[in-house]
Amino acid sequence: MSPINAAALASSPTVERAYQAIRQRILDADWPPGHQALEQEVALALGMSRTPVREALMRLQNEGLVEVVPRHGMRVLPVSAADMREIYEILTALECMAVEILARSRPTPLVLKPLVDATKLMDKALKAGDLDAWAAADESFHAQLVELAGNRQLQATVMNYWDRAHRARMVTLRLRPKPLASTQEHRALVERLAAGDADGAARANRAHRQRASRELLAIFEQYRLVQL
Amino acid sequence: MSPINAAALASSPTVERAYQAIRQRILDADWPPGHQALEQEVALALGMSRTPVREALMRLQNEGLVEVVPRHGMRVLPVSAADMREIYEILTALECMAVEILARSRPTPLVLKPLVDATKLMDKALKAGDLDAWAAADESFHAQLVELAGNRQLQATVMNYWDRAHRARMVTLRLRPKPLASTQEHRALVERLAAGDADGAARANRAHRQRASRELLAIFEQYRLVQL
DNA sequence: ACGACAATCATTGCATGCGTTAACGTATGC
DNA sequence: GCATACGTTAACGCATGCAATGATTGTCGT
Repeated sequence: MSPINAAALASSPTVERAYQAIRQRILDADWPPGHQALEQEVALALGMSRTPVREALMRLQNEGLVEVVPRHGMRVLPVSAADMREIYEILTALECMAVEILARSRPTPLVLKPLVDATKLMDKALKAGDLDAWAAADESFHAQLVELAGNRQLQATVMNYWDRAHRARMVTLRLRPKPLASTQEHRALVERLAAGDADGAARANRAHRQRASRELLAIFEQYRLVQL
Repeated sequence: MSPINAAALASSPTVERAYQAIRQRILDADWPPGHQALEQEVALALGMSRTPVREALMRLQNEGLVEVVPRHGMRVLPVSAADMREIYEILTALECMAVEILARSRPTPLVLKPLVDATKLMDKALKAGDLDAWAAADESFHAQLVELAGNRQLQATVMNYWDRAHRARMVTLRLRPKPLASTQEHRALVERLAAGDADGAARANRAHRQRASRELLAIFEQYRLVQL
């Protein structure tokens, strides 16, 4: 994180700091699934009172990252294979819709450039064997995709579910064969988008998502990754 | 509301009472779009302190019903034509996915019975000229649909967006021609579901949603329903 | 020895308190 | 007469306080 952001974060409202701090710990698996902590403990750890912690936890509960059980504080929610299936179904549906909308808007190459760039980055990361960079570029590609569709609420919802899946993706990242197909599939998708072919683009994305989903769920079951 | 529920509500946690009370006022347009109230005023009106009101407002803000502006309290969000377009795009995508999942599960007639019943109710309400009953039956149909798909998270998200669209639907209910097509379209959808025809069912639902969406947006523009 | 019951104590839900700060009104200068 | 600057006010963000409640542990009875 850049110093500017760090400074901005330090001076932002306490609730925001609480939210970001807890979220970060969860996404980085610093607090692994199943981790429990009382409101008071969290407040102490973050150097603030219980009030902003409570508000942040409510938000995180809404977003599906934690569960708040009355006398046992917060508990970081595990992501089960069943959850992942549900999440991927939702992401497939929403992303395909985004792709269709984008294709119908007849995007110029300039508009699609971020997608092309992200794909190139994925390629480069893969060749360098940097899986983290690959994952980041992949996330960037999909984030750009939903942003370009122009539906803010759809974007927000996709981001939310993407967050929920993040940890599971990170776990499986090194357990699966190199994601060679993804880059090619992204290219095919961008090509359909450039052609303004809404149906073709939606099909391409759906195929991409379904393959990724199948692979991930297979790994989950193979490794018995029933997270807690 | 039944006396039992009313009693249960009265004794439920204060935050829950706040949430339900405010939400109800908004959905019933008791507090119309644009309505503003300070935290203190709301707390006074509901006979509680600011704390639970704040928590309820946070939740309602997440759900897209209100906006909380620091020195101006809460403000009931208007639903613009643009918002409705976004919401309907999301609902179309998610419901089509639900329909596909349901169709692929090869549902028995018994499983589909709630859908058939809801359709019959719509028919009856329409013949009786009871538009409110028709709307309720329609909502029930779509609620059953996503529930039967078995994806809880998808269900929750759909419900949330359905809530956001509720007020707009109620406004347009009496401004539009009688919703004759809907019942027939529902029947066609159920028929495809019973046949286990995932593609056909998805197409049927997509057509249904797109027609409904077009009609509603047309009315919005015709009556210049730029809500506040 | 095991189960039920009671007492204790920690945790939470909500109320209240307080300092900060943004909005509004007024006054002054141009 | 208008704009700008300053003072006043009150709403909010967060901290703290307090009573209710349920989990836990220990004891007693069987």
